[in-house]
Amino acid sequence: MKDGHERKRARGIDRAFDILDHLRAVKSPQRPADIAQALGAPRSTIYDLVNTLLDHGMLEEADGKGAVFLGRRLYFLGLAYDEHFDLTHKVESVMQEITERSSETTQFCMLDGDKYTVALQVEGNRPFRISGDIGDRTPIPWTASGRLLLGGMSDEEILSLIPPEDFTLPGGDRLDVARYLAEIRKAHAAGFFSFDSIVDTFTHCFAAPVRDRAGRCVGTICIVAPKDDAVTHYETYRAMLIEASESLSQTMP
Amino acid sequence: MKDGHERKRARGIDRAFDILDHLRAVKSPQRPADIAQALGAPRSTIYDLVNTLLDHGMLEEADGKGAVFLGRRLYFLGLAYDEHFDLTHKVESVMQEITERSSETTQFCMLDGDKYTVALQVEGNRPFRISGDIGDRTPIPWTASGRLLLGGMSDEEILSLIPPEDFTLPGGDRLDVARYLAEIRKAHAAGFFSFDSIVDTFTHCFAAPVRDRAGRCVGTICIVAPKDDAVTHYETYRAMLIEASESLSQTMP
DNA sequence: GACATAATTCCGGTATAGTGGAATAATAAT
DNA sequence: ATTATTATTCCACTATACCGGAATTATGTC
Repeated sequence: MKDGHERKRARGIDRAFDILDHLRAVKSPQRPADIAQALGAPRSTIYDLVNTLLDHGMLEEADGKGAVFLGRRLYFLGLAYDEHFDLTHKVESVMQEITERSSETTQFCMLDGDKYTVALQVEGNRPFRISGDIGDRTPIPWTASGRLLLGGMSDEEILSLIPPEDFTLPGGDRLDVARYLAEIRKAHAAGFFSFDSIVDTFTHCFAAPVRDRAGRCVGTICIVAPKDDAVTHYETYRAMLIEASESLSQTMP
Repeated sequence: MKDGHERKRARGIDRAFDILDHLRAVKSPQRPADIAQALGAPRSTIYDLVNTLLDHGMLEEADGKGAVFLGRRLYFLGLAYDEHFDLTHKVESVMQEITERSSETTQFCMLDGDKYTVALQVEGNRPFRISGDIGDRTPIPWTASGRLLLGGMSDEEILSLIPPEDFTLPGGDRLDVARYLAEIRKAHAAGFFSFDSIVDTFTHCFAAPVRDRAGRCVGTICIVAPKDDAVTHYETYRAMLIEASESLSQTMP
């Protein structure tokens, strides 16, 4: 990929993680043959790797006959990550409070490789429920958080991180890159960003950064509100998020 | 390991997972050199693997200068596991209820490879707090749950799973294997087990199995109570756990 | 500063992991 | 049953990942 030297074989470890990511993406048990097809990888290789991953508990037999899914060991490793950074504890209580005061859905979002994802969510008690599935990987530019998470990067870094096709919105429209970059700069300076969702037509998204001591944006706290609510309570929500942003950034490692 | 054919090189993927497990065990960022030493693995190999794992987001730079720890991608994979099996949701509400009614610490425990571990915990509001760290890997025979989790296995399977040294208790005493196996059979038949902790001197542990449809024990719900409490409320706690055990086993996949 | 020690990168050889393809087993369709 | 289709295992070849050891760089000590 990176160097000019053309490889003829993939590294097992790369393929192994591809398998895990694929299962995470499709969210359902798959048989080795399906995985091989989906990844465009040699079947014999996938069979071998699946067995290795099963041995390690990174995958588990799912439906008794062939299909596998993510394994318990991944859960425990994830727990260890969570405990170490202690994100959940601190962030979740802040989110609870915001949702209590606003009745809106609150989210904590992070980068996951070159995609955006919702890591934590507290659902508001609105009559209709607003929420993308947590854990889904979404193109960064589609989201309000996508203006904050990359705040620390140069234009070049940003453009080399985001796959070009991710600038095409779900409707097929193309996002203006220069404008996107400008939004990032502005959001970074303001420590806040909000806009009408470009993924749906009825919500407004508020986002504020959570920064580590070095100032890098490790995640965002967001409020996802129906548009009319957002108009009515704009300043309140904005203030709540900025306050949460600052208090959480204090406690980050 | 399994076949007689002696290998001279380890597979990268095996070493990679060893690295992840090691970091989980020590719970703190490590530098590649430390990891290599701790694992008894070639340094150059570990450096290479650590870089690969960093590229994949399975590890993250921790302290700015060299040390790495478990990465975000593991957290997300763990989330996906959790969501799919939906354990947390169902189990946690049951645990909440038990702790509310008993004021004791409730745990949900699982096998993790050849060790026992606490996957979920709701702490009771006793004046002194009872809890081993969640996520720690503990020898199976040291625990009450260790009588239930292996209920579906034959003697041979059990003995080949558990490393011999795990029958040595923390104090140095040796656990009688025949007696341990007998306890497993009895616990399995009763759907319940309890005993005074052998890890500390002041608690009594209650455990009941959570079984999947096939009858295999996927985890245990446990109450960890001070000994005098345990005596006073023995029948109540026992009944609560058995009820929870049965209701949860209904809902398992 | 010089020196000692430890951490990290570099590099070439070889054991072997990843692969294509064939053989076999399982499953579905007829 | 027979056939067609698909899934899985087996096997041998070679590109390369793993590894030992040397070279380099960083870190600490005096």
